[in-house]
Amino acid sequence: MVRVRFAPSPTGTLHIGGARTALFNYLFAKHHHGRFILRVEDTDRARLVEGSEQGMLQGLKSLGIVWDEGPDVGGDYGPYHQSERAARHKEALQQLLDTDQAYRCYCTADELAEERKRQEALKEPPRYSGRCRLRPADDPIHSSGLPFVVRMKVPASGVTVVDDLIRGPVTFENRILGDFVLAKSDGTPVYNFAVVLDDHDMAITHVIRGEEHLSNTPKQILVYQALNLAMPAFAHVPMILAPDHTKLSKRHGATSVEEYREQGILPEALTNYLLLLGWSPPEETEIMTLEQAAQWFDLDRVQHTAAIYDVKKLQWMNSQYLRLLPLSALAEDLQPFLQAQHIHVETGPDLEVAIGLVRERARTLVELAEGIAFLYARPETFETKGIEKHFQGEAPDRLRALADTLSELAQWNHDTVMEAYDKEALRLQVKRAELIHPSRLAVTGRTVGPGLFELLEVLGQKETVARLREAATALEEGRLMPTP
RNA sequence: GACCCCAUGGUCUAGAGGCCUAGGACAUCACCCUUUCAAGGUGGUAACCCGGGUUCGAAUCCCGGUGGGGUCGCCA
Repeated sequence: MVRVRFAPSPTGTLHIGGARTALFNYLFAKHHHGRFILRVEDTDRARLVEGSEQGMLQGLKSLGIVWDEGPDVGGDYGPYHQSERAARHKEALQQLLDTDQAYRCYCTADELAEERKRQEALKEPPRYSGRCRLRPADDPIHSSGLPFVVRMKVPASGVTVVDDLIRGPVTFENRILGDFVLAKSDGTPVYNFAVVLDDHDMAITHVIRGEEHLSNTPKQILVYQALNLAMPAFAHVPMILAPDHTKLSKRHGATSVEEYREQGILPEALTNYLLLLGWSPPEETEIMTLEQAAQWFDLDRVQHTAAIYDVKKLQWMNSQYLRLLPLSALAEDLQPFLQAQHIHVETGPDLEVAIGLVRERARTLVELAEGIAFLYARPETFETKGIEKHFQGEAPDRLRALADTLSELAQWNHDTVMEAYDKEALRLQVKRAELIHPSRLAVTGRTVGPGLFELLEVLGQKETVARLREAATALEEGRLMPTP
């Protein structure tokens, strides 16, 4: 049975790179009818961030990723916090010490820093010299009470091969690895050590993670071998890079799942977009559900090259989902954005009807909220270039005439309103467009938006007439506020 | 710097020796539609990093170069 895991460190927010890695793991498990496990790697107390774990779990859930075992749902291979597995780590550490495959190192941070500086000056690869490796068992320092770390005795010769499922065999020479640290001076294990025990004890069959871990893998393999543990298969997926081809960071704008949500990107769209970064389906379909993706997903279609994320395509993807999703779902997703923009929908048209009116024109939930705002509050300002273009000459009179005609209408819908405009245009001997544009500006304050007749149908007769008259009056009295 | 990975349009990618006159998507440009803006439709610009091999034949295989990325922590 396939068992894979995603093992985030709760030191910040869920990045899109991590989200994508989690997604690939999840899909791989689903495709092979296996299990997807979530483990929290919280061994480094100093870097823990309050609330980070909950945020990451929530982020994953929002993307539609569900785990079969994890810190919140439990499972047969717990605990699922790395920090709670300390006893097992200690035991394995002692085993390596006892079998003389690891040793205590008393070098201080300052000494190591100096050593590194010297090596860099000599243009040598920075690596631990192995000074403490030679200490005899009866060296008095062992009983001195001095703090020490535990280092791996890495073989001075030979090679370690990572048999990567995506890239094939990758060979590393052991001598360049250096005697890496297994446990810190406070006794807690370091990532490269703990991850081996945890993956093994949780019966992980496939370790699928970011490419940045490829160089760590030979170290982990050495630990597996020293402990005589069965190894999982490894697969390193390409990274996601920023548009300037460098590692994703805060200066590149939104990089976390949470930020994208705040920008009005639907989680379904983000998931779908992330899916297409580094993987492609066997068919030329881009919009797909997670279920469909799970059917198609496998490692052999994962790209070898790092992908650069493109906000434009993400937004396009989002616009697709804005049209695809049921109005009721969008209405719910929109709530926080309505609040943020102080839009109160209780008194105006039905929210779902309103969304239906403008959804095709919006790329994000922010734009969607902006697009329907006029339905729930009268415009306070009017686009400057619209005033110049559509509010000149006889505009006030025409708006008033229109208001009068419309107020007489017995039936209020797209067709009856359109007929009224046609009749009015004929009477005034002008093109229909010459009435449409000033009307839109008067009613919405904007020159762009949905078709006028569908818009007015939703706005309603009473409100339409009132707004037309109000604009006419404001125009006549010269107290029209232009948009800054 | 050492080691490792990678290399198809601006971006995401298809392509597993002849199906390639290199396909799709986003972006971009033009036109059509039109009541504005979108959407939609049609068409266009745009790529196999370079150099050597192997082969009758290479985007696809091999080698070298170049370029980009990653790793070298008592972080994960």
